[in-house]
Amino acid sequence: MADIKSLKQISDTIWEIPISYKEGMRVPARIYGTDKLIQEMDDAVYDQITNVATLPGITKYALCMPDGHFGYGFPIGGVAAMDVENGGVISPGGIGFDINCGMRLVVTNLTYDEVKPYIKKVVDRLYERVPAGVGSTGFVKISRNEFRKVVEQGARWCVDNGYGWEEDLELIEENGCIAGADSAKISEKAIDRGFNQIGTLGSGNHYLEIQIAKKENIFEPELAAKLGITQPDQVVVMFHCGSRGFGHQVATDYLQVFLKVMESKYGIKILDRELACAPFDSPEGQAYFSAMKCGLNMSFANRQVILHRIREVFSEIFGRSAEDLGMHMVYDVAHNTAKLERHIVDGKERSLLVHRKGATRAFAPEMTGIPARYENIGQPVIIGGSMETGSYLLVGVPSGAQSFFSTAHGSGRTMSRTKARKTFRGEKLQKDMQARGIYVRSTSWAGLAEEAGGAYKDVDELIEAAELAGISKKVVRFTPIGNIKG
DNA sequence: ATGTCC
Repeated sequence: MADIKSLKQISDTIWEIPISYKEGMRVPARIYGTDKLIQEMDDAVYDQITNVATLPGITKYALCMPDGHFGYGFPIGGVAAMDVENGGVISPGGIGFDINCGMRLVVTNLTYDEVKPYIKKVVDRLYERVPAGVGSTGFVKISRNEFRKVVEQGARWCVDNGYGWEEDLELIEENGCIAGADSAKISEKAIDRGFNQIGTLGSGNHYLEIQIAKKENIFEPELAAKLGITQPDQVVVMFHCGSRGFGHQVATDYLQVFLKVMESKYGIKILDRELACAPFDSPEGQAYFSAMKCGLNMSFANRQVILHRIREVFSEIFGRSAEDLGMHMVYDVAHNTAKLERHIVDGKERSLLVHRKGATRAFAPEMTGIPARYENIGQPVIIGGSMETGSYLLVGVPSGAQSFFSTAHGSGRTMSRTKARKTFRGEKLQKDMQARGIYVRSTSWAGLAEEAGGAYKDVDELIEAAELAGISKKVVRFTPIGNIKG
């Protein structure tokens, strides 16, 4: 249990750790959450977020979102903006091993009544068509050389090769193709691990879920309609996955590079080896930034091919084309990434490399980088809850400037995977969930137990906390009816 | 998260 008394309370949902807490802190740390959420957080979050506050170039605050929990180096939920014109660093631990782990949301024009009789069929068919589990490989058979094009072109490659619609690209940041991704900056080993993994879900907390928007959970009907949620009990599909073994290898490769040069070449001393970093404006920092972009693109491509499969399955089962079923994308958003952005800090515009690790960008209305059709409503934010509870669609707000326009990314664990495996039984969980109207399939009973709702924070409370703090606004809450767990 | 330790 965290000692809440050591924190300075800024508001009902914002808590600060001053620079006097630990030697070397350059800025205070701020943690978001209600007092209940703060008390649930493990002490490791305090330690990790204050370590982050010592990194060169960190600007204003080291931030932790309300779903924060222990992670590699940075806490999951960590946000750190580095001033790249003043020695700011780039750190793989601030991005995550799963580069561009993220969420995608697609709507249908079907309602719960229409889908309910087929839910088992839909989930079983999706389970066959979207490979899940550790080491799974996909149906897209391409050479290693062609895969280099995928990591440089992202979702654009997919649409050009028949996986998806041109309009999908408008609903991904930078149109699903991050510029500056150079495959010369990645290892052969990374290519080997990734070239046969396009269109696969992965494992752990990765999943694909069929959900409904109950009438009472459409909080902002006008905003919801603009995002494609137009009727009560509308069925949507949400999924969560990343760059698989490819991104993992990129992160592993560059952590080693950074550990070699960090202190000897750049004189950077850190409190935790897991915070290995290099100046953004160094050959090593720039090489990793480019390699990381390959990871971003791999993940956009992965989710693009999965979307294609989802459309195929719905089309087969409901006997109409995906167009007729209205299967438009709402948005695709990364929650493990670092981006160069312009932010106003103390009245002055600065160029910052914003690390978001288990945190979602949440740009306010009118900001550059939002799809044109959402310009007036703000950037959509997709929050995946646990498979037993619910998920959210939010939008960014102007007061999000305080967190470099960042908010939460998911429920956030309260229980370790080990403890969850001991506490819950996968088989029983599946039966209990089915009795409550959620049909779930998984590649592993132990893996299913790890993802039990009881192992996660209360998603409703943390979304409320994010709204009270002024970092995002809730639009719709979705309820699960079917889930494929990786 | 991850060919869950080359």
